[in-house]
Amino acid sequence: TTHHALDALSQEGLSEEPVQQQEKEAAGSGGGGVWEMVVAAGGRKQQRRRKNCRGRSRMAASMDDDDDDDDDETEGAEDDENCGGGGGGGGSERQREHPFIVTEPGEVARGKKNGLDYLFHLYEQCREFLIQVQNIAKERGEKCPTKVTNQVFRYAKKAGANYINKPKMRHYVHCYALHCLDEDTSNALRRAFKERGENVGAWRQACYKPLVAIAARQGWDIDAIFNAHPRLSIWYVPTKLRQLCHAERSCAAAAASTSISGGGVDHLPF
Amino acid sequence: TTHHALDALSQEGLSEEPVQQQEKEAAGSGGGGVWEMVVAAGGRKQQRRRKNCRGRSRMAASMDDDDDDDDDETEGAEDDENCGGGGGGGGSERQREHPFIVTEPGEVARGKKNGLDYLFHLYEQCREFLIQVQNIAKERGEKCPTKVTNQVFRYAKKAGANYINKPKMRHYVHCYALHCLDEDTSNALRRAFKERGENVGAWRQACYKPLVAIAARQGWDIDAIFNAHPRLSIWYVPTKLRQLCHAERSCAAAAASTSISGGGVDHLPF
DNA sequence: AGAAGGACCAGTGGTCCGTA
DNA sequence: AGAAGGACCAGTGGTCCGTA
Repeated sequence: TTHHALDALSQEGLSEEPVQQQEKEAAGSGGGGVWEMVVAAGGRKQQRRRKNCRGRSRMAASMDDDDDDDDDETEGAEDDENCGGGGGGGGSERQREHPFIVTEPGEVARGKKNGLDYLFHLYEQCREFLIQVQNIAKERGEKCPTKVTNQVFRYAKKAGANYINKPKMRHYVHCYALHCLDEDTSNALRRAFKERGENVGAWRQACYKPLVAIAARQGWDIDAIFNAHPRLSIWYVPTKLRQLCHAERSCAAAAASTSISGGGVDHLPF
Repeated sequence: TTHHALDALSQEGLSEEPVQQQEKEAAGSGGGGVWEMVVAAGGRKQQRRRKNCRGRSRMAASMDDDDDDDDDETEGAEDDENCGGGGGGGGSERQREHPFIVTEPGEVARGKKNGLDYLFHLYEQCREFLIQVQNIAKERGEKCPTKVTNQVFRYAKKAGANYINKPKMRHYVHCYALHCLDEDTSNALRRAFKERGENVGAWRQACYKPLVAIAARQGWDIDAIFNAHPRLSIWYVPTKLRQLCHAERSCAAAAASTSISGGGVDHLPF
């Protein structure tokens, strides 16, 4: 299970679609997120990682050097739209990941978009990077992180997963949390928001409410809820989710004590 | 159990000895370190906290304001040797805690010294401050520290425990760890070093070896050992202790694999 | 407009080294 | 000399806001 360092790196692509991900579908990819299966089940459209305009594409990998694990495969792959397209001079075209759109479970985003299965897949990848960082730390007798820290993001970047970054991952943590804690609700929400044609921001906002409801059922301890889930425990509880839980708890407590309200968990003031 | 915020603060002193500590011996002081009992059992010599030359003596307390818990007792107490002794101008005489000396269990240091029971007592106090910080954080729905962090040290200072500071506490953590994990060995070491007339630094150094031996017996996982102990789990594993465990493990593993050495755990290269 | 992410910032863990 | 602790520093968690 040390094959992930280069998960993010690539074989040659062939689809004309700039679908973002891939996961060395060969060579039994341990963790196996929903995403790969979906994609594997769907068309053979994958390949090609980031469009490494800056010549640095894949390289180094492995956090603080050494520990190269396995692979040393495919090189090359400088082709991609966006790359070398513009003027001369260095070719740093400022590549960004395609924006997310609300997709239903199993749906692969079309056009220059990424779907939500892919989003969740990124969380699984981060987990794999964390595990590697932990293994290296243990080997060296160093402090061993229990969460996805800056160190892990740095490691991911070094390993070539340039499409992983801290602001993005933190931004959608609670969406991933809902996916982990109540996949049915998460899926239903995705379908509903897709149908309504809502944008990602709206969907993201909507993920808070069912999470707060889950917290309500479990004594409001959102930290405990995160920590009790093996894939979620490695993520910091987002500030806003914590605040919402706290606010709603106070509200529910007040309602209960005055017995003015009947519902309890149903009137988020947001 | 919210009576600790002012543990460190004082009643009027009366001993001519500048013994440093005290612990509102009345009003059942929860945790109850070895130290208080010892002192309570011994002479009624205590009182007087820090010689607050800077007028700030006791005040504020309670981390980010509010939450004043109990007490509001005794004020005053500016008397103390060292204070106002020197020239005019502000009276900031630069007070430091008296240095530690190696004492046996139950022994109170004489002269301008502090004993080791007092040292360990400081760790118990930090734990109490942490618990208060945690309670406040939970109440407010904020992130809740699991370790003695900067925030806790800041809180302790605000609560009047100026004699607690991070460098000191970090410096002796492993000594406290030995005290927690194997009090008999810890006590024996103290007696031996006192008898030999060793200074605190020598004793401190000597605390590493038995800890490494404990780690050896328990699979070398010093983090797990700390975390398994309720009073120790709130302290970060000191870097040097971690390194020693790692080095000795490697060494033991090498010895075992070549079967050249007989001992195994007994040849720390330090 | 909606969204991705470089880059900043306050406060952290860690401990050195000027101080007494 | 041995020791206490102010204060510094590299790297953290957190997220804003200039960018595309």
